Amino acid sequence: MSRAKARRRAPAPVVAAPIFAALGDATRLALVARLSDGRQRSITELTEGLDMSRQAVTKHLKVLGDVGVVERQRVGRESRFVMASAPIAEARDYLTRVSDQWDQAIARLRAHVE
Amino acid sequence: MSRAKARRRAPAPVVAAPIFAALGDATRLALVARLSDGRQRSITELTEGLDMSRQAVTKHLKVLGDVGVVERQRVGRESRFVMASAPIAEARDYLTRVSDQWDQAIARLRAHVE
DNA sequence: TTCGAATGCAACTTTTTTGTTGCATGTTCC
DNA sequence: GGAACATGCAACAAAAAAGTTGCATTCGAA
Repeated sequence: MSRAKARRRAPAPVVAAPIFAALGDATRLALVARLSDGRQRSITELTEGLDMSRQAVTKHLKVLGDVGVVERQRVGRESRFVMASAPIAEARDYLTRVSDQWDQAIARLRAHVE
Repeated sequence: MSRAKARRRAPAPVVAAPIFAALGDATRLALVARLSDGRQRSITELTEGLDMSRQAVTKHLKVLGDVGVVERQRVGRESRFVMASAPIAEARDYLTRVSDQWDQAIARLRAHVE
């Protein structure tokens, strides 16, 4: 298929859905925001200030880990979590494609009316 | 607070979470992708090819509508849905801020090591 | 080795989400 | 007016998500 054709097509692939789902929770988004400073943190550290049990936070981290938004690295007796940028970038690019698709479509529709 | 300070802070606000949650479902993301061509479609039209009942699709559209990703406009006996770009752009911008935050933080950390 | 901190594992409860089905309501068109 | 079509509304059922608690395991330090 030609590139020109692909450019007009709707942002079809739905592989981004799981990433959005992982980000679609206030607690998890807060975790990502905190980890966006690039530093690594233990589960206990990440639990502080979150008003829920350590196990609950652990589950949220697993959800984020399953889609690759965070990575765990065992250091001694603790699990340090760090953010991975690739999945976030992928999700952002997906939204960019949807936005662009919409902008161009609207421009064409408008031109068609005039 | 200064702007310089705010620029360094984590992308705090969690208002984006509900939007990600709405996009975090394959069916809903497919609906958004289809509506990204700017045209309006009835519920019956949107149900075609989705292997689920019209009512299920109606519910998905309500979820998208609740966060403003789609807008409904009644036309005679049918409900036409159109995509709204603002919420999508907001979600994209949020991810962009998280990405940028991460990029800059990593650059600083790297510089600190060298 | 022994105690304490940081987790991991599992069983359960409570809510939310997803989808379905059946029936009522509002529109179009002949 | 009446048949068809497009929805809206509600009650249910099944499945997934979010959190909790209790107990086992591991590693670090005194």
